[in-house]
Amino acid sequence: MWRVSTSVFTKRFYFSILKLMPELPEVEITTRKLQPLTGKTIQSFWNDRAVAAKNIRGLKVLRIFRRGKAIVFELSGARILAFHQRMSGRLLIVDESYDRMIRQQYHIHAKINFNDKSRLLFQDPRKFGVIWYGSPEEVYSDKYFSTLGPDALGIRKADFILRFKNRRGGIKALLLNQKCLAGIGNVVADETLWQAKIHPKTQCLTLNVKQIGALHNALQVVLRRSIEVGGTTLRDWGHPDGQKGRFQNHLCIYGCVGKPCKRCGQKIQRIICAGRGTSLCEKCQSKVV
DNA sequence: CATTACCTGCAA
DNA sequence: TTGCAGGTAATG
Repeated sequence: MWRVSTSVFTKRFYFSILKLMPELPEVEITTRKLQPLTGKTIQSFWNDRAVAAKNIRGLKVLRIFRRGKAIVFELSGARILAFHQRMSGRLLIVDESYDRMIRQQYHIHAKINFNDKSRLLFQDPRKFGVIWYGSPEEVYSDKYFSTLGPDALGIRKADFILRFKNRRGGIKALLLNQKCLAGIGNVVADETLWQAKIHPKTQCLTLNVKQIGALHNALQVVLRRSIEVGGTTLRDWGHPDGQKGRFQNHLCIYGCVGKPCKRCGQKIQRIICAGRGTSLCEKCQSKVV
């Protein structure tokens, strides 16, 4: 089994891509868009770490699914190939016609060629991304998978309350903690906390059941709405099939620093919370208790 | 717990 | 030039 971070790239490419912010909704959408690869056979695999994947040749893609923010390819022969996009990774399906448009490679760290000439690229400028390959036991026993909490999308209210009741720590830090709940990122956390009118620095212990319930509702609304409109596209660099996310048009707090709060008109502030830039409305998100 | 490191690209 | 960006693991 091997696990590599994307690293030293070789050439550069310039082409239009969809710049998704890889949190749960974006990873979910990516996973859905990768479904057409199901059933295809891998002809070759290349990565810039020169990690051998010879035995990957000829394996068939049985299933593609999301686990937290990771995308898992279940292959024949009891093999798993998984990707984590971290901050800047993207998975791109390019066919031959699209390939012809590509002039130079741009931070491509891995390529999978399929039997029907289609290919999947893993692009990651910041090189934080991770690729796993091995048996299910090996991959799933990796720290990321083995400590992942239940998925944030669709978690039942009762289970959610159990996760957050009598839990120590700041609420935003907990929401971002993948061991607590899998899938929440900075955008979803800020939007959820604003929606639920909870200050990100609130100690979880001080939240009552009603507030935790409100947090659950807000989280589900934010996740579902984001997925519904195709996730959040930060930069509009254009997209090969004309699609892009639209959740950026629905953001109420993230990226809105200095603008008036949509609820109360107060100027939205930026603070640091859980080590991350955090936007909030000081007026309608209850103070730290 | 909070802070730092890991990287590159971009805007101020 | 500086500071900031979607995430996680390793530190103190």
